[in-house]
Amino acid sequence: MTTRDAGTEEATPRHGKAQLILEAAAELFCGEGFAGTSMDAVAARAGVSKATVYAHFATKALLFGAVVRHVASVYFDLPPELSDLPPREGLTVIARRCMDLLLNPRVIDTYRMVVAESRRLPEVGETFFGAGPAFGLDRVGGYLAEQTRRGTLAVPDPEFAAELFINMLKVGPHSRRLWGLPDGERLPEAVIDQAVNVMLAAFAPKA
Amino acid sequence: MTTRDAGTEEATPRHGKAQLILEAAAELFCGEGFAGTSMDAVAARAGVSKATVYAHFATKALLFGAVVRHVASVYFDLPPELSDLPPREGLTVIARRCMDLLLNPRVIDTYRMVVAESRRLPEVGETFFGAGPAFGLDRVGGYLAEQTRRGTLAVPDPEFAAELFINMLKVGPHSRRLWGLPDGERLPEAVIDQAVNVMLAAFAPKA
DNA sequence: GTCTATATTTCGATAGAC
DNA sequence: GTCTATCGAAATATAGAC
Repeated sequence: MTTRDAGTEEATPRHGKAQLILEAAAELFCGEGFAGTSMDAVAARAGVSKATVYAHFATKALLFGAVVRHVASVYFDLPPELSDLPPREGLTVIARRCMDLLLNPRVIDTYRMVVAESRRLPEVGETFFGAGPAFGLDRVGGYLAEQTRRGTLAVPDPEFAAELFINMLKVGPHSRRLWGLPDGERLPEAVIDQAVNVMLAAFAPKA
Repeated sequence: MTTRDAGTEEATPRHGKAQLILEAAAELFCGEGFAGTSMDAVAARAGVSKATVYAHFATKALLFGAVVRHVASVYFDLPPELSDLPPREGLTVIARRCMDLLLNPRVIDTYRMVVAESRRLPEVGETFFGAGPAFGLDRVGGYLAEQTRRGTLAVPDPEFAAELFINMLKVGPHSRRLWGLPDGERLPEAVIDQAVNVMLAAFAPKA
């Protein structure tokens, strides 16, 4: 490995062969990591020649940077407006949506890759986190803050509590898949119930 | 990449050059991952020739397997006996010990590597998890079960609650370092307090 | 822009002297 | 066991025709 620059220029809309290359690279980088992915493999999967890959992305590192921005923008769409749902229902809706993400094999692969490459390219973690998880965390924190305002919850630090809530959802099924272990007997819905119950017990408004 | 066998034979005590090679490989594999680490680099860091590396470890995959078993055995030593500590104190002691681990740069590097390589080598996750985290989780679960027996806590599923507790500790500083983000303003000790408080609120014995 | 063909480097692994 | 030297494959990147 020599120069490692993930490229910081903004994401440009791609088309044609460039789009094919980007998607092929996303699958390979997310699955095999940076060092584990060759430009030959990218070209083969995209169905183009290697020279064409280099015509669109000058170096492997620049292609990698484009992939990170691309995948970060794909998965984390917005949850619907749910300020009017009471705590148990609202948290459960949020948790189900997050659990879907956490158990999505493609998301897990991406998570693996980003965590691994963040060491050498901190901007990878920054880019992905800012474009994905941070956005979701903000929404969850907003819900907790709104419920606190309404008196249906008492959350002193909504931002922190949001992260706490999401981390509780990683117990069990998500962690097992992340570590490559076989699925345990604990079901995702049971994890959701537990996490919601803990949140309600910890942040119930004082009677 | 062709054959990938991490080697499953038991860990043998190493000595002399073999030990040097193993430690050099651990630093490189944990930092750069499997594909990102070359046997030339291992040899150079260990201060031996590449042929000597191969004299002790027949293939790169076998060396990698030995590294995983090695690092897993190093970090997770036992917490002291603490059944007699009341919940708040006991959980705080546990949390401090875990936080030390979670913020250890070497542990973070190892965590990154294991998560990344678990996709292609599930036994990597299994080996490391079984030799490290699983052991610690068992101890935490045992403490929660004991407190439940004594009536100072009411934890219906200690094993699950233990995982939940540890996951809460990953909020903030640990996550930020894992993603390569700069340290935030939240201090580890504040995270510990929050997590302990949530546990006490969620699993307080019914009065 | 896209291709085929290739230059150049680096990788995992080995041969053979000591 | 340890070294120097090297092989063959695969990697990144480029040259040049179309």
